[in-house]
Amino acid sequence: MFFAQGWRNFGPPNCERNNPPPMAKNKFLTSRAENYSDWYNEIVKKAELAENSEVRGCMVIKPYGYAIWERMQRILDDMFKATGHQNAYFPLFIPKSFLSKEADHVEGFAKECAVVTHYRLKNDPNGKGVIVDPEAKLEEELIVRPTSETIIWSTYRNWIQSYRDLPLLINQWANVVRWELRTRMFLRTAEFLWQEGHTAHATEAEAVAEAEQMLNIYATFAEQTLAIPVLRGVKSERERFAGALNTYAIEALMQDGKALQAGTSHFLGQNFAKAFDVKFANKDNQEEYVWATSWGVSTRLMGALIMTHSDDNGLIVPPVLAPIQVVIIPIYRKEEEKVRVVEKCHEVSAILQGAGLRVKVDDDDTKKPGWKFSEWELKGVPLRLALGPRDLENHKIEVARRDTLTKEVMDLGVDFSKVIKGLLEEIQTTLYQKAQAFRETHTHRVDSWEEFQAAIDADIPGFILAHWDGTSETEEKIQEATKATIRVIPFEENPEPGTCVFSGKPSRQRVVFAKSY
RNA sequence: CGAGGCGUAGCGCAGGCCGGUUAGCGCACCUGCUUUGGGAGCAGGGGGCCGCAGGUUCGAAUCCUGCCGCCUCGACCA
Repeated sequence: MFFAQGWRNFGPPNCERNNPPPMAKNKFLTSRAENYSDWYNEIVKKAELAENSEVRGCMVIKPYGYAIWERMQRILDDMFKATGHQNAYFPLFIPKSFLSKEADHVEGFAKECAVVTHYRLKNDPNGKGVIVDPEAKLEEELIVRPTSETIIWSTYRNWIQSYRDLPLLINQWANVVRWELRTRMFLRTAEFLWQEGHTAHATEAEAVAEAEQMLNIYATFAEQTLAIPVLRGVKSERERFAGALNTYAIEALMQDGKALQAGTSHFLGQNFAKAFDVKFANKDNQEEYVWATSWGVSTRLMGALIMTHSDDNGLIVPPVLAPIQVVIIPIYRKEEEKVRVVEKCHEVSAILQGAGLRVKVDDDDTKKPGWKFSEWELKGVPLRLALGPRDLENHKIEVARRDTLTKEVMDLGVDFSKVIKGLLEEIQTTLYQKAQAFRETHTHRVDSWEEFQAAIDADIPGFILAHWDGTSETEEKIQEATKATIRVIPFEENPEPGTCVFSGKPSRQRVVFAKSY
């Protein structure tokens, strides 16, 4: 793996001190080349996104990490509202019997459910501490929701009588629990935060359109907000959501060449309507089962964010998403300098905020500028401004780009907020293009089993476009042989037929294989 | 759930084989002075049930037994 290091100067010289010293690679992180998963874990911790908690498999999301998640929530929520969805909240607990009403659904989740069996503790008669009171056993055990289809559809039964009640377009922001044996920060934790949309429709076509619409919203969000290029498509039967007729997904490629499912949208058919007896009277007063969708993205997107853009100096947050887009660092020696410099920093900040930017002046007196540079670099703030006594005199400010690690000196006399805004837009575009270029160079069309194996065994395996005979058996054999799975069957307007790389049987179109998270 | 590794200050570790004053080091923290344009320097200072429980011993961080927890790699997984 090759990764550029160190600050360079950018732009033409426009000031007498236009050659700030370049910086050596910071020494705070393991490099990606050295150990990719150490690098990932260290970013999570050192950028103060999250840390391991006292509870096995669960993490504490720290304020900076949560601020990023809140930005994701805000932007997605606006997109949901703009397409007619409303938020609601359903219980954390699901009666055990609900889960088993849809056969595929329960089979998919049974192995990772946390179960509440008692409702009371009491003092341990044999010593100190408390024990579960055996007298307080629940008549029916409660499952901590791994997803909410069952509780929601049992509720929808009461909400839907007529075609006039449809469509029902509900979303909830919630936590869910899936008892994972092996966890990784943000990518797979026992408890995680997400949103789950659950919609009910009068017709199949409408439900399918909803599932597709939401997939497109996720794709737009990933590409425009997170600057993560994604592939859209349908999941194979093996990868399909438990209880769905069809699962759509967006898949992103991480820097280590593994795929990450970044969002899913499911067409549930009438499976849950039948399981929970949700019917409506159509215009002809005939009873019909309701058609359903569900769709979700989770805090896993934080993992996608980290592994798409970040470098060996730390996190890189795209400007549209960044809770802090611009950090301003005052530089001074004496108290008298400090007053003037800090005042000017706040002045600059106010102008930028007036232009609609999210700005922080880091005037913490207990830390030195160099420390702050590294800190905000680790945290991935897109632009850093530094202002010292010399800049004050010259009416200049130093501007450093996190994505390219370049810096230059900008004149404060002009409409600099416009310049800053332009730079942020450029950073957003650059990040997307860089990720897209990476994906392109790590996407391989293969036509033989030998090529397939060679591609999947590469240091950075990437996406592999190959023909597949459409059977789960073949998919399973390919996975056994290579660890690669079908990430997505792309939407193709003109599918190109061929022969399966594994079985040699006829194939309708190429599908995307990859090793995945 | 399998295999390996690790639990000693907030974090990262040394010490352990070969038991013996007051358990050490780096970072972080506190105080003071000097510093401040890429994680500052010096001086002083605080902080430990050495994972838990039992055993051996005059004496255990160190040896023995059991337990618990964490990490890595597999298995599993929407």
